[in-house]
Amino acid sequence: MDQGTQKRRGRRAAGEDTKSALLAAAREVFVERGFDGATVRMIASRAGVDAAMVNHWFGSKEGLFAQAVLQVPIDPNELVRRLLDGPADEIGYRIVRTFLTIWDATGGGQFVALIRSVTSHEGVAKVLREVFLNTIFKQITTELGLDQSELRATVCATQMVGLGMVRYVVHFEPLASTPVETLVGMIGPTMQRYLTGPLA
Amino acid sequence: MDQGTQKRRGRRAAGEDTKSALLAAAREVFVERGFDGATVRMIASRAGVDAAMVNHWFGSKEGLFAQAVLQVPIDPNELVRRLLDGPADEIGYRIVRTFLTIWDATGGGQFVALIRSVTSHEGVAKVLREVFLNTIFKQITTELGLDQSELRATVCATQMVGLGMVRYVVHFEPLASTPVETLVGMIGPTMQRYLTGPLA
DNA sequence: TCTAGTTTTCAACAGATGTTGAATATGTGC
DNA sequence: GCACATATTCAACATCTGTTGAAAACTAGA
Repeated sequence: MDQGTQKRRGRRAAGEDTKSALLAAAREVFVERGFDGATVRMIASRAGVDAAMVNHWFGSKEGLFAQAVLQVPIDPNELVRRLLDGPADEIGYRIVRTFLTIWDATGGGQFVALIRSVTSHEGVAKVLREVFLNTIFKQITTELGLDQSELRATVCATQMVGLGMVRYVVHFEPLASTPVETLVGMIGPTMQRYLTGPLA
Repeated sequence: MDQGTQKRRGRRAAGEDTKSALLAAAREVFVERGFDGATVRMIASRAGVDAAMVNHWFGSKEGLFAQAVLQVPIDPNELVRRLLDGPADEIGYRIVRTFLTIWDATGGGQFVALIRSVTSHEGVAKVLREVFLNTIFKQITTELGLDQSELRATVCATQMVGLGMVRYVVHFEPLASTPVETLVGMIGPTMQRYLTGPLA
């Protein structure tokens, strides 16, 4: 038999960072299957290591999920600053463009993982609420000095969450393949009205 | 010991329809936990019967899910007819009002169950696409004789799916508690523009 | 080279899961 | 009443889950 394919025990050469390999594999599998659907053995297998490595490096499946998916990859304040930078009557367009650009870069990765884990995982709904709503939209609505800022923020959330769902999770065509700028032209006015327009 | 609480074997009195009890319990549990999160034992326990009844009456967990959640409770054609009945320049408002009214009646039940099962269950994304998109929105857009009917249909889907997500799944306040007619006034114009307005 | 420390695999665990076959108790038709 | 059909529970199954303790293999320093 081919001994080369056998897994060898013991410490490896310093280069093969298995911790990073696990994080990368975990992001993939959590995106595909959600927290419950993903198994420690799947993740370890894809990373090419034993399942026990998850507990060794991250303590538990939970710890791996927290480090792989639950942390926000970009600074929310920096994001809000970027969104507010420009004419106020075009902020709706900038929001759609910015989110789609960020999400498209990873195929919707983190967003999909969160959605797919809403059931299983405790912190997911909280993270969605905190980051997506409180940290971003509520900050924008208050910064712009709008009335009914909470309601405006949540209505904005409906449109953006739905956009992410349809484009990345359920893949409704042709929207899933529509260019970003086309969607900006269609959905931008909606966001603009939700933010600065009359609500009735 | 109290013999009354003991479970008795054998055929029961004709009145206690355990099949219906299982269906009702299944809807509850599938809504709360999704397909994977729900266990046969949970459902059976809530229905007050043994877990083996699921396989006896529905063949498998899969079969129970299909009959409890995956089937559409209302006739899509009837729904489309109802939505098209009225002035064309108010159909966006009617769509929002109709969906919210139907969903609110069950606390978003079926919608939540589908969303919570998107990961686990094969047919869920297909059902969402078929019913929600092809059967309803595409039918409306073509019936109204609009250009780019597919794209309009999917954009409408983003808004309605997102509305359902925020109101019933992640419960963002204050939107989750906002009266239907307020939301109709806010989101109705969006749907109207997605359907009959200019897209650029 | 010897020793200490760390990384990794291995083997096993305890619990939960969907499913199945048999035993049992109840109805129903004669 | 008696025989048959069936609804129901029970017990067990094989499998999969996350986790753990220990053994093994490797690296690094003295």
